[in-house]
Amino acid sequence: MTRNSGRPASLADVARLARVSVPTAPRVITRSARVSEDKVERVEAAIIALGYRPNGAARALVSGIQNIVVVLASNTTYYGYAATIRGIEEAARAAEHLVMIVVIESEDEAHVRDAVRLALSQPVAGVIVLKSDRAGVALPATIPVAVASGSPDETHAQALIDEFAGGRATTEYLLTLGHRTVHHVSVPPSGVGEDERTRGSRAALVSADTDAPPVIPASWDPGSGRRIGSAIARRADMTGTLCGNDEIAMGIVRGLTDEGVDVPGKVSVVGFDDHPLAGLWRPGLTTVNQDFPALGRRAYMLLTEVMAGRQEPDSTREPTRLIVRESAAPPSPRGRRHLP
Amino acid sequence: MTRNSGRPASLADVARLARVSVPTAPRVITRSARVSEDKVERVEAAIIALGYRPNGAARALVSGIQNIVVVLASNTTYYGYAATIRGIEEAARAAEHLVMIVVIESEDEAHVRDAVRLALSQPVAGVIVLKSDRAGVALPATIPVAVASGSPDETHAQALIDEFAGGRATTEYLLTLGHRTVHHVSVPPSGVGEDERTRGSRAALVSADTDAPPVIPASWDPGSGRRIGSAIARRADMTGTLCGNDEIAMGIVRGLTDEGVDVPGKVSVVGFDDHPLAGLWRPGLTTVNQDFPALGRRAYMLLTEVMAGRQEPDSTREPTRLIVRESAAPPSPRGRRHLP
DNA sequence: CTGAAAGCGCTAACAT
DNA sequence: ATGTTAGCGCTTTCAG
Repeated sequence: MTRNSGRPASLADVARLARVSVPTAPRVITRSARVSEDKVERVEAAIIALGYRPNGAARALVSGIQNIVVVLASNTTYYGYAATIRGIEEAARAAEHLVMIVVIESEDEAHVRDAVRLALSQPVAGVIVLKSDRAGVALPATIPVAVASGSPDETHAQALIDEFAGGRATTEYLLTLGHRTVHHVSVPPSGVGEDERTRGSRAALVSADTDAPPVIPASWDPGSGRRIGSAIARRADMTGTLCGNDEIAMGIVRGLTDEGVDVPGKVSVVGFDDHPLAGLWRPGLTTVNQDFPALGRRAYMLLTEVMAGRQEPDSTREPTRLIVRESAAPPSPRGRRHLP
Repeated sequence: MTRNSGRPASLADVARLARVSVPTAPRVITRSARVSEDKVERVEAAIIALGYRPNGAARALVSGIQNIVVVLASNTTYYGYAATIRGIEEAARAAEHLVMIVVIESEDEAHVRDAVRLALSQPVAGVIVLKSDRAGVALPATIPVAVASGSPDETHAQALIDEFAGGRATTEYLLTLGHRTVHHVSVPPSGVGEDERTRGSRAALVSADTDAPPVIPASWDPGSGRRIGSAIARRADMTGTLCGNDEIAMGIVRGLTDEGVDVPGKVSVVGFDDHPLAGLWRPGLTTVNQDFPALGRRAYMLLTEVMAGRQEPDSTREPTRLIVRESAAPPSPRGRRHLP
């Protein structure tokens, strides 16, 4: 019962206390071979007495099995990221893999490199990079990598959500409702250039032979949506708005409402993500449902394929679903100039 | 350039190819000692040629360093949990510790035990249990543990948010506004018995010599708040409502609004958490701000104290702050029976 | 500056 | 059924 020293108890300690040889102890633990009754009891007692727990590092070393999956993420509190990580964890746990989270918040290459190196000092089976394009840089070429979300990337296996289709479907929906064009308020792009949502939206506009207005950039903060909403309240030309995510959409609805502009009476707003609160919003937010946990599970599956040595860097696209609620409607026929 | 076999390249392989001894290779890698120019070059070339990366298991084994902090959580997607985990990760990373997430979703004791055992087979320095009281059961007594949130617990170091004070402050605020009493719609309690928010609320009612109405239980799903909101729309006695969290509060506002009951004109609703969307809600949600990242950082600090061998199971309480927005107001003088 | 040797904790193979 | 031996890949002495 007394903790003899700082060093945790090893199998050798257990064996000594139980008066058996070292290999006998694991035979008791894993029941991998028959051991006489009395020794089983002695070993079990010793394990409890010493608080023995197996040393995963030693095990991984001798067996060659590495069972940690590192998730490199830039932000873990936004709903989409948290839900994706949740999906990864679920799939990993089912396969007896463990999930280690490393948040890459710094732009500083050296910090990223340090964080990655620290993580890779563990028995790491593979890495899932969550959207952050910066993180990939610091990874050695030999470690199995899968990317979840982010901009398409030829060099790695990648689990994507078909955001292009989502952007197109929502834009087409707004056009079908009768809006002349669709304005896109985007969240910060993850890589260089435009994100897929924006591209999908523009593709729909081009197909409909409509002019594509310039993208309005928002930050990740929902409050930025509110400010944009207030600002656009007086622009008679903006009747149909597609937002980079639901939080921004909620902010825009709020900003418009602050200025007395009715949604969807005067302006239609469509979100992206199907946030858990989207249906509760007033008006219920028309948005694009994405199955983030499925994305996470898929990323893990791709990673297992890479670990197994499949050559092709595969890529998958989870489907999206337009969720029609109340925040989008046909444009007001009499124009929408309106004073509070 | 050719990968000779399935087995990844080891230091021995690198050393052989570079025609140096095994210990020289790591000297080059970590620059821990001076190595002659030509050998440095040969080793570096060999590392690249073989795609060598250090074996974390061996490293962890030989160095004996345990630098993983396991977070046991029941749900990682709710804002409060995600933000707390974020705080833990931040503090841990600053101390060169890694964070491993284990989600405990099963009620099944055996599953929990397996998941915990798997995690503890890694070089684990300590465990932070996030609110789930069930998880603690499976932990060996020898491993350092700190608890974040949850019901007060004498046996472990514990970082808490002063939810009691939050529950009391909001209730007092509603009473001050003139409400006869305050109804509490609670989220599922984490342990046995009532949570601190409920207790704080009741304490305020008792102090004010007011009768405490029975608690109305909600689930974690915001939709349950909406159903409750609809259901209570016709109850003339419920003018002041305190909710277990903001999502439920938003649901209740929505349910009341669905039935044509004005908030805060007819019913005041107060939330808990200061969710990022609380201020954007219509009406802006009066709520209790909690600093979840600070809670996480504090939990990590407590864990380091436990690891360092401090005896007293300490406990800390982060302060809360009443955030007054628009969802609570004095009760309507003419009663609030109202038909849509 | 460099190499030889030992050992971390565990398991697989081989003897008994 | 049980003990003995060897070795996983790495780092840490210790010699030279």
